[in-house]
Amino acid sequence: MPDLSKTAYVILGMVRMGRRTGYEIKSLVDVSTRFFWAASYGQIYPELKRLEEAGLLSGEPDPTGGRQRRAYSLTEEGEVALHEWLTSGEPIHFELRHEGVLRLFFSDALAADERRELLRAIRAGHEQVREQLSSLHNGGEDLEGAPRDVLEFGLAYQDFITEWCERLERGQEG
Amino acid sequence: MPDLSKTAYVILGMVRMGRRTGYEIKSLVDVSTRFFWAASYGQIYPELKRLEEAGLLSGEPDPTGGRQRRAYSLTEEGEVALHEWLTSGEPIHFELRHEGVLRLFFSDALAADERRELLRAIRAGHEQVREQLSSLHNGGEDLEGAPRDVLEFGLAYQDFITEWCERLERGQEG
DNA sequence: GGGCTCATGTAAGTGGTTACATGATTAT
DNA sequence: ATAATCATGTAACCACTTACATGAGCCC
Repeated sequence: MPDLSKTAYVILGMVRMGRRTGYEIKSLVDVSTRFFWAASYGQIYPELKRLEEAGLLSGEPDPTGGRQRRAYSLTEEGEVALHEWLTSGEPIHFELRHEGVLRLFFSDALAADERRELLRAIRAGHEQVREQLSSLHNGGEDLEGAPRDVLEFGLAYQDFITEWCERLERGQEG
Repeated sequence: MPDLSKTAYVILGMVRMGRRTGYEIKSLVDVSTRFFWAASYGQIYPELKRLEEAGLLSGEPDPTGGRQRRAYSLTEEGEVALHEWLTSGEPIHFELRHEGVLRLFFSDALAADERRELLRAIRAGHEQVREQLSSLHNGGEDLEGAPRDVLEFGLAYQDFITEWCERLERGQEG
């Protein structure tokens, strides 16, 4: 069981929920994990190949009409690898990369109105993401279990930063 | 004014606060912006060279005894470039990469006790970062202005996630 | 016919980390 | 003396994005 990239686990996790093509995985990622773990075709397709070679996925041709397509399902070993990762005691990696907070850190170089405008722009960014998440929430009435919890975390997270911006904006008034 | 990397702006911002060597910049980053924008020597030294060539920084030899050292200060153009970035209307990039939330997203594959343990592990990670930030807060009594605001955001941020974990842990009891 | 979506893939480039190499200075 | 810190740098590698290439099927 060699170390897999986190993106490999995203794929295993998505395939576990049902037989999937690379295209489907990408579409799913884009409306779910994207907000805390993104993936592009450039990662997904090569990774699917590697995971099949490693025996964690089994792929079969699954054409629709004359259109080529390959669908993958989890093997027993894939299931085990996913479960091991989910329960692994390894340090859990998390990072925030936030250009807005970075700008703010250096914002003593700004005039008061410029700084307020910066805060407003940061807030606007998070409000926009909030809207995107919110539309997923309404679109998927059937959403249940962990994915629902995580989506709700996403909403609360955007709100937290939004409110923090508002508080600082208020503190700058006058 | 060609597009600079965000890390270039970190450097400009750090140099703006006073003449700096690459080593000092790295040390400063490690106790301040690291939590929302990190930088390694492998980025800093080459970037310092490029910024000097581009005329945004001016570097001068500044040996301590027989030990070579090069100190940089902001040029007028550097000041302008930094200010332009701070006030730029360009979309502000922010991303969260969180393996814990990712695991949680797939945690319907886990037993209840495994899921609780996962939440505990995520929480522990954020509590640890909170401690690190907190020690910076106490160490730097003189901390003022934007850097203080940002540090306090960092603390509140860790607390927010910690509390969210606690809430989910409670929701899983019994 | 034209444009959208489904579908798979690759090449080039970006941005970043890690590990290493080197050596002077300072503190114990 | 020796360990830690100050100080600069590079090479190899890694993860990931972007842009491109290709083509089928579906809807108007």
